Amino acid sequence: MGLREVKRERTRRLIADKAFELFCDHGFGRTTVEQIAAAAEVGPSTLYRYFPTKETLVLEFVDDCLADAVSWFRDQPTVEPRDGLRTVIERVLEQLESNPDRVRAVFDLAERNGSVSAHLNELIWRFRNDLAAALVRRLPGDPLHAEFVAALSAGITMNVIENVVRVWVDTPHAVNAQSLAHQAMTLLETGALPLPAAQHGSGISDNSRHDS
Amino acid sequence: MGLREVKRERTRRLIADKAFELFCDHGFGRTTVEQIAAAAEVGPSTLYRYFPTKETLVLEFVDDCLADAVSWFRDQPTVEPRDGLRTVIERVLEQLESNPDRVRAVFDLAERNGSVSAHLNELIWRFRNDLAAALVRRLPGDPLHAEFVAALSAGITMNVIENVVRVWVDTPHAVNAQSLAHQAMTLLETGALPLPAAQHGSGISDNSRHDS
DNA sequence: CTTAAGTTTGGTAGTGACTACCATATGGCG
DNA sequence: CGCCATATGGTAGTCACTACCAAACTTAAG
Repeated sequence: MGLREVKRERTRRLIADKAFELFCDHGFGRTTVEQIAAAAEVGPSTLYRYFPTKETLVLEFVDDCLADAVSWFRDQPTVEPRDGLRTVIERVLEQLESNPDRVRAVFDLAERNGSVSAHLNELIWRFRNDLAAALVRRLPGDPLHAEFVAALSAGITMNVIENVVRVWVDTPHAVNAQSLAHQAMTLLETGALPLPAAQHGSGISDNSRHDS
Repeated sequence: MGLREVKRERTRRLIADKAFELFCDHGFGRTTVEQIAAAAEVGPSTLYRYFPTKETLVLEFVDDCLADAVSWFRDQPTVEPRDGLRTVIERVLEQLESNPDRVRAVFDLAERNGSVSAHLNELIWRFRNDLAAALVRRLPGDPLHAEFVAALSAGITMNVIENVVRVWVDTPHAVNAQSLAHQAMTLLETGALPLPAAQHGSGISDNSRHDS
């Protein structure tokens, strides 16, 4: 029962790799799915069975990296949220760093093409949701409030990842992503970031109660 | 020199309104641009001169709200970053609250359609960049570091807006967005959010162990 | 008023992503 | 070898979007 799945995975990889190659050579907009299918020696129908849209051909790698880290977090219900979120960041960056050229190419393609950029942003948003859903389960107190807190925390976490990666891909080879992430987390911890400040004395009561 | 621009703005509004109406009635995917053009009594070519893609028909209102707030921030170089970012949040929410049905419909359409969701996320990302670019100018020190800090701050700010709005649109009428935003900012200020924590003693900075 | 220049408009033809569908081929198993 | 499930390739069609052109309209000048 394994030969079929092996073959499936093989053709899947083949299509994705050929597509990526063509995108890098001629650009995303100037490459048609017919050309990709021809390069992978499959029919266009087959291609669409593996990848629902042209954009997923570009984003598969990033998608996998994020999926891996978030599913890890989901399977670790005992770890402290702060440590878990840090590890999520580290795991994502570690995997991305294992294939710098690919990551750079992805962000390059996203920068030049609005649709790719849009789908990349939506991908990040989806994992922010997944991360929030996994996080909310280990937050005590009012579920509605916990959901809000989890969404904010997950958003900030993904925000760190995103900005670290963007700086990392724009820098030739000088910095490593992990230390950038460490720097970002330190900025968060020490309050060195100019965050939007709540205006005290505005008459709005603070009904957020958190037990320590 | 004014009659032309008046007419332009009129037809622009007409197209956008008719489109939105059709989207709400029959869904985004089930509405063709030809139908929209026919409803607005213009040719398809004319429609495309005003709106580059179908998605922009949906997102115009949100785009305007964000553009207004960010351009306000850009034109206030003297205000403190913390206060400025808070005001950005307040201004965006204020404008969105002025048209709750429209906002609710936009997020509803985004939830049901991947492409709309993707373009919404990209729109938010673009304004996060704009906000960061406006913010970096008033941050002292190393420009590279300031850029990083600004990107993180802008990201967190947009993150607050996004999550507040998502909670707000999902809640019938009980909460108001401003107090939710206030709550979020208080959470940020008091450190009540479980943020990813930099691991001390990992060899990057120092060796002091930090338990729990 | 009239003419000229610039702008807005509608229409046509085409490209290409994506879908629905069907006939065929291929692998897994008795 | 036959039986079933799945994988594949091809066809026809829809629809977003583009490039282009000719007609209508707006504005300004003679």
